[in-house]
Amino acid sequence: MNTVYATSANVAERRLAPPSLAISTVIFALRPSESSGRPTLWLPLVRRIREPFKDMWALPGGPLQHDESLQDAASRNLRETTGLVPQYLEQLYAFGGLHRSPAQRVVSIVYWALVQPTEAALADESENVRWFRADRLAELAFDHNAIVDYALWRLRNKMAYGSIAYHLLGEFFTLAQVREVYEAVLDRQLDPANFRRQIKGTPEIEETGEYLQGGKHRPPRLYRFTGTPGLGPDNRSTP
Amino acid sequence: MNTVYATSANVAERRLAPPSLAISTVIFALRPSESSGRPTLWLPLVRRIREPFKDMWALPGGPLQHDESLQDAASRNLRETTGLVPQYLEQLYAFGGLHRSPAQRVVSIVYWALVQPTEAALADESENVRWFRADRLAELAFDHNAIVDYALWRLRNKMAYGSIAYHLLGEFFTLAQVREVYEAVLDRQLDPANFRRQIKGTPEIEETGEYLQGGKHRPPRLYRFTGTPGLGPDNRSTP
DNA sequence: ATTAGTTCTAGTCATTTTGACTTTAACTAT
DNA sequence: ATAGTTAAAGTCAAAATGACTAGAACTAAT
Repeated sequence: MNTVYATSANVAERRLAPPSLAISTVIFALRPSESSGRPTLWLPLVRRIREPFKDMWALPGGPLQHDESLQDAASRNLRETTGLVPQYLEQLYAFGGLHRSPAQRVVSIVYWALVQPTEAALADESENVRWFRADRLAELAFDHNAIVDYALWRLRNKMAYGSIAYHLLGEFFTLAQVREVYEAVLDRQLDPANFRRQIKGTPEIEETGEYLQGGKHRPPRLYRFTGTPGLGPDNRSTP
Repeated sequence: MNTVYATSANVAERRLAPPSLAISTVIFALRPSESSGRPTLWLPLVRRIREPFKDMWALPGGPLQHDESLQDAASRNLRETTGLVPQYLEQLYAFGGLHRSPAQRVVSIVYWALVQPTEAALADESENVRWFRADRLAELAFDHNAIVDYALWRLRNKMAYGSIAYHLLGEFFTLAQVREVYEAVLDRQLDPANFRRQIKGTPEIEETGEYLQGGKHRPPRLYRFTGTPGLGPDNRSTP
């Protein structure tokens, strides 16, 4: 057969060409809000330097290379745009609508990642890479607003069940910090005493002997998360 | 630029060629077990008629066509192989490991579907399309055993939370039938009285005035499901 | 040094949910 | 009629949850 396609296809050729495949990543990290100081969700975006959607902000992403798995590709473009290594990385969804990109049909396999705030503070930022509050995004390129919305929905869902909040925190944390993560993501207040009781009930949370000093009140005990990142078909533990 | 690729690529060309994209579907339906008569999960497979994995059984699937969305493609190859229209269809996962297919790099976006038993009984079956018990599969082509395992895991998970069991039943059903679905999928016995209490608590289940006659015991009331298929970024209701 | 202010931590109590079980109802087959 | 079967409703204790109280342990202000 030896069918031949061209990347700069005209309309007639486009009907034959297979859709191109891209990997994108929604990267979440916590940063203190400028106003309240409480932690809020932020994510890095890159400015597009070519058409389509030139000069608009978009999710970091790019083509899949021949020698890397889907997850490796997501991990790579996360590292390339922000310099970060993800604490948590999971496939979100494959978006393949017909008119996501004006010229060419593109199927995007999107991952979502959680990074720790200490790392996120060190993240590269430049003219073309900037962090934004997840709940106050302007209009993004392609269907990326919808993708972020869905990633947020998944994050909230997973937070309610799974043990995922810890991947947004450092190695040691207080129970109040965990509660702040839940409050930031779920966007509602939680009773401190009841929350503590629930968290202490999960076996993956381990007391350390340490206390966090320096507050203007009774020093809280520090805890550690001993669980595994979790599920998914590529890296799956015991269900 | 005008880069040129060939589908029958040699090794040198393969490094440049983009991975090919395929859509596959895991289709679940309930059928009475031959031995116990209780409902069990079955799924249709197709026999491969060419290399690689010639003569082995595989999930129905094929390439993505230029004018159809991912979900449409899944729906189409479901219809083409079984003649069925899915009651429930959702994206499962994008599988993109480097060595899923021996010759060529293939990324498969896999959907999973639930069909009603009345439809499933009418499904086309032939020399090259046959239904198998989901829990007793032989070795399949590619990584399709792992894909089915993951689909089963997702099905069990969704069953525990969401209201999904009804898509494996007809329009009208008794509460005992719903329980049998849960028991088949979760593979454990459930207390009839407690199960009834829980199901009746969900507002999406509506009593009809009808009763199922013909049993050799008190006739059970028939119910109807009034909920929506649910979530996912492509068709999402209110979270 | 004492006191006020803050958060951490443990605990109480009523309500809701869950699991195990009992009882009565309504049908069929003998 | 009676036994056998499943449907359907109800009981009861245990467990989980939500609202709340109170003491402990620190800092900062007086």
